[in-house]
Amino acid sequence: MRKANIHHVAARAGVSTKTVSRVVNNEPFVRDSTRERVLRAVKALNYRPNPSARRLAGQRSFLIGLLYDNPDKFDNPDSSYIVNIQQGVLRACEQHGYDLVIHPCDYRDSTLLASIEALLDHSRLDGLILSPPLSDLDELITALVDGGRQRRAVPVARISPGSKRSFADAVFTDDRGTCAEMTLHLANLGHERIAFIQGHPDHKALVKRYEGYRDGLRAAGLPFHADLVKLGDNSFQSGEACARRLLLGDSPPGAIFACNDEMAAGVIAVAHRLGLHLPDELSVAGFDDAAHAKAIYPALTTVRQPVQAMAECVTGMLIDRMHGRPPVNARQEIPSTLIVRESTGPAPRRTDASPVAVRRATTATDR
Amino acid sequence: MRKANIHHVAARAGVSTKTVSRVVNNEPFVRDSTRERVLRAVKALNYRPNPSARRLAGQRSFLIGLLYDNPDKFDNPDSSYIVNIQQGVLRACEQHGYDLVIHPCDYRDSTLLASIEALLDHSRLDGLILSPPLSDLDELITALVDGGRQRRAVPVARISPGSKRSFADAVFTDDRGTCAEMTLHLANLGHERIAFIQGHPDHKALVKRYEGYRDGLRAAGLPFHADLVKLGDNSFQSGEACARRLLLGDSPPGAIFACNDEMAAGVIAVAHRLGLHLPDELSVAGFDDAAHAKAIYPALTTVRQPVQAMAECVTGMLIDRMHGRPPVNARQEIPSTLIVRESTGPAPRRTDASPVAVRRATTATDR
DNA sequence: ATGAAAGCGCTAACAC
DNA sequence: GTGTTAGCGCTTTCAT
Repeated sequence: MRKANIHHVAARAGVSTKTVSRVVNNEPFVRDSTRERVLRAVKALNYRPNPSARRLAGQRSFLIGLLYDNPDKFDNPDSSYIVNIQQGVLRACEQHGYDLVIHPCDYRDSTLLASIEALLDHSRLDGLILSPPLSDLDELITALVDGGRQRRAVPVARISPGSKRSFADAVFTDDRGTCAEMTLHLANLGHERIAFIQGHPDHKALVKRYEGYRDGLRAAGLPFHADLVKLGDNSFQSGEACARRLLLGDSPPGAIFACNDEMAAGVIAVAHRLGLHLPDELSVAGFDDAAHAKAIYPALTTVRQPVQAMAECVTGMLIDRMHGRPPVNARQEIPSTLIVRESTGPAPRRTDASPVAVRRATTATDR
Repeated sequence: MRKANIHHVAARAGVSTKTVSRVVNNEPFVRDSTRERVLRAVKALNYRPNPSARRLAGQRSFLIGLLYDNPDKFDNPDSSYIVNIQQGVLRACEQHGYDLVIHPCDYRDSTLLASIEALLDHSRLDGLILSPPLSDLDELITALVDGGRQRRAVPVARISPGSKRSFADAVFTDDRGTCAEMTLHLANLGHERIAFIQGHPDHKALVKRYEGYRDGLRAAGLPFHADLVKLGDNSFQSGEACARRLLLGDSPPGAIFACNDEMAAGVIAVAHRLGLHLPDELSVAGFDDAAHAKAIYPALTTVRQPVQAMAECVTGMLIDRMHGRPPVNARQEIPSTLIVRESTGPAPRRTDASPVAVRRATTATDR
């Protein structure tokens, strides 16, 4: 007994194959009683339409593409982020009967659009999901949703783009507000000199985080000092470099807020090398709740984004859009939460000499 | 101008569509001159066969499935491993004109085989790649390669299975030998009490690592002490728990070798809490060179497996097998390398009182 | 070594 | 509402 096809179902239900097709694709204009009869036959024969056949015959492929920047680049180390996005997208795909095509690529490659068009061409994707920093490539997105040359337009949905301009549907978290919250958390612990480590400017969401830091300072009534802000590139190494410049400077900060966990880990490593005790002598905060946030010492205070939920949500939006049902809200926001662990604590009581400076004089282990 | 199909190519080359098909699929019995003429037409028209059409018409799907244990489980935290495997498999797929279907699943789920068969049924995969711990599920693999009920057999290839029995092709690294090497590294630093933290027994490769530890002790002429071996479950938390039992015991070790980086990170966190200075008072080693190995302090001495290369290799083997070319060697071994960083160092000179014991008496920060 | 015809399983367009 | 016909782009089988 071979696998059932549409003809077997049609025969068993006593209808034409076209009617089976209508039922399977949820098309209107089928009498309810007929629909039920067909569905019974589908269930009885355990019928599942052949994806290749429907791709070949129809205009739709039931395929969604997930694009992300190559996760094995040195400044792109948080593979748990990608994996969580995959998990969320897969879950939504499964629910809606879609299959997934993953496509790691290089967002800085000049042939990026061409390589995506080749993929579109080859796999005939029905829709595309862009994760950061690809979700910020406005010209790319415009090219895709407009359709170029002999290619038809593709529906696109974005995860965490930095701008809310209306190129395509998007799911967000409030990077800015949450960073203000984190800054306030540090201020409430008594910190007055709170430093910030910025991320790579290509990641527009990270710019939002910097804005949130400034909001937080303002809300806490704390002055902004430009020398307390350093620019990293998201990598651990850049976190280390920024930390050294901050901690070995003239008046080191009592708290450092790095805009991702990787750089925060770099800060912590440097603090250890300088012999600083955390959080007594220095508070450190990150953002992302990356896999290693709990695995470093002291466990990192950070922000957890509901990445899987965001991915599932954006996939649902994309599928709705593909089905001609524009989402009620093209900008879905999902809240993040502050996770306070061990790396942040009360500011040290003021003493004559800064403990950092004292310690620094006696320490030579830093390279 | 629409996309070229096989008829356009046939017309331009002045041959039948069947001949184009022969050329595109590298079938024999085509005169060289004809083949060249067809290839020229293919190139001129930028022809790429429609995957859905060839799946529908032929027996092959040009699709490979990659199975792995759900990466969001608490004791399965190393998503960089999965992502690297994906990258390697994707590269090989691209080279050979295959597409990839990723399938995270639960290796302990009783419906695992059924869910894989559903996938096989739906996507008509030509072959399957199993990553650990799925690569150790011998009954599952036997069921797949034998083919059950109305399903035909599927070629399977395994990444890092614990046993080299001949269920299916496999790619390995020398877990045992490399762990012996690491143990010797510690012994050569002067350590005599070297503890080992075992992993979850479902991961058979981790059992090999334990055997390597014992080999290493033997090679170094060091006695084996059962109380220096603790059983973890691969998670950071279990690493912490084992570390506490080891370090708070009667005669604590001078070095701890955890069989993965996650548990090693747990050991390091506990050491920090106990106020131990690493590596002066305790050496810690891990295995995997996970993403965070460089991001913790002190940077972790560990073992780097060439995960991407292994994934690429195993995919090549699988494709060869699918094409009826059994690999020359069904068990490919790829070497791993010891990465010595900062977490291991010379054993402390013997003193009357163990520094650990001294420090422990004055430390109350451990919870 | 090459080609003609049939058909994979489905949907599109149109008829009824 | 439902069925008929044609065809998506390829591979198969079998002829020559």
